[in-house]
Amino acid sequence: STVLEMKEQWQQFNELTTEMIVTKAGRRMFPVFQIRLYGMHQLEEYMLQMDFVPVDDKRYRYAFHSSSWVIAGKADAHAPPRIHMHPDSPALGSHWMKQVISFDKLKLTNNPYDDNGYIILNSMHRYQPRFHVIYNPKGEEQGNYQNFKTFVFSETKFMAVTAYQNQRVTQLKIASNPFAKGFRDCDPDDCGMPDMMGAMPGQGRQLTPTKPEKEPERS
Amino acid sequence: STVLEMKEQWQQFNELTTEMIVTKAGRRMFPVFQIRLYGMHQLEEYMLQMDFVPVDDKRYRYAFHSSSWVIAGKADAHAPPRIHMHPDSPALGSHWMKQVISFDKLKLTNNPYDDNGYIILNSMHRYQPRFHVIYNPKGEEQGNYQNFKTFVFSETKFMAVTAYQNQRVTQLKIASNPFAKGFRDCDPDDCGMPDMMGAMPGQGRQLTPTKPEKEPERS
DNA sequence: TTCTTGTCACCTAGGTGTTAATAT
DNA sequence: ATATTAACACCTAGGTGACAAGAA
Repeated sequence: STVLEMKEQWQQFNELTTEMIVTKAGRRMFPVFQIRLYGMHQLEEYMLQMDFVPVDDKRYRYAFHSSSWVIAGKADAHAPPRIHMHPDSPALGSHWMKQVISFDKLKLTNNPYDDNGYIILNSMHRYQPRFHVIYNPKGEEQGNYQNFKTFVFSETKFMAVTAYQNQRVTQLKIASNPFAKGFRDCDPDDCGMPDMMGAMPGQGRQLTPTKPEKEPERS
Repeated sequence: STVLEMKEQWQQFNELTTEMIVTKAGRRMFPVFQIRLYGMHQLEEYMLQMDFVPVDDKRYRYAFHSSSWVIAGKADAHAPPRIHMHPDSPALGSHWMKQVISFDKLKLTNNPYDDNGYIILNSMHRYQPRFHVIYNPKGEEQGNYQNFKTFVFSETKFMAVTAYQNQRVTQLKIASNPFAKGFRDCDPDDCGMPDMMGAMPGQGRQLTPTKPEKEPERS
């Protein structure tokens, strides 16, 4: 009764070992965790939550020479786990089922003293997002009993990092995240070709592998 | 148990006869209708709504020579009235009371065939916004009975227009709406001088409309 | 004349990876 | 060496009134 949206994209990242940036100020996930729900009771209320659990008890580092993640030791201590409540909660089954549910307000941080309610993760540790549906039957008043369902999508696990390690991950982020469009090399597929610029005689557009030099200028 | 936010700003506009732009695509109000609520039951659910009623049965036009609004005849037919539900609805009293409630998603349109759920108004007609609190007592199932309270703030009434008529209204909008900063004459008072900030004595100028509320924190 | 529409430059607000500097 | 931070250019997304053109 739950389907992960953008599953192919998650798989594409997961094949490379997905990396998610964590910052002091809080960073959104990309891809965003989005799901579709089915089979809820239209008129009953539900709360939707996410949390993140360590995949293992290890700390990692990225070996650039072999382009792979290697174990760097035992995991550091984890901050007390936090829960991200979907901001629409609580809402009726009819609400949750009428469109894709997006956790795009969720932010990841590496600041153990964060007071924004963001999810606190250790950099260089690997995490598995989990999704929880809490069903509050009508008639039962608060706290008597709750029906809890948890869904885990293995392809959404990721390495928390403060800066991208695997360049192929970086390139896939740039290619697929609209907010990173400024870093694209203008491949015909991804780049917003306005039109063919039909009547331009001399120089069409340069789709060239000329190095994307950023201004080395600094005055 | 309800206080209108930015009351002085509303009064300032109302003295000039407030004008609100209506467009086919939908236009937000400025000032935004914002209120603070008190005395709700923390654990009970409420829905918050707004609607707009004609102030009178007249159609107006603006007399530029006298800089005043004059009656231009009987009101045109009104589209079936619509209701704007605050997107947080339904929510607990504790939710509504913990911060200012802003109706900044509400949009006004003059398109009688609008299918976005926006509020449909006639240009050159005058309207009074109304605010409704609907209280659904627990234990009563849906539709049995509802407790309804309506609040009207006279200083929020306005003339719907497709283009501003009174230039003083235009200037007040430009001076106080951050999105119109591009049209400011850059008087030292109004313009966002990055430097001078420290040396400004008490002046109610800086009307910051949508204050980003910080949540009180748990852990 | 009077009113409405669509486009536009100019903003606010905030999400990207890059880079250089700084920790550890 | 390796990991983190803060500033930054470059985006997305969308809210302003001005203006010229169009409609009634």
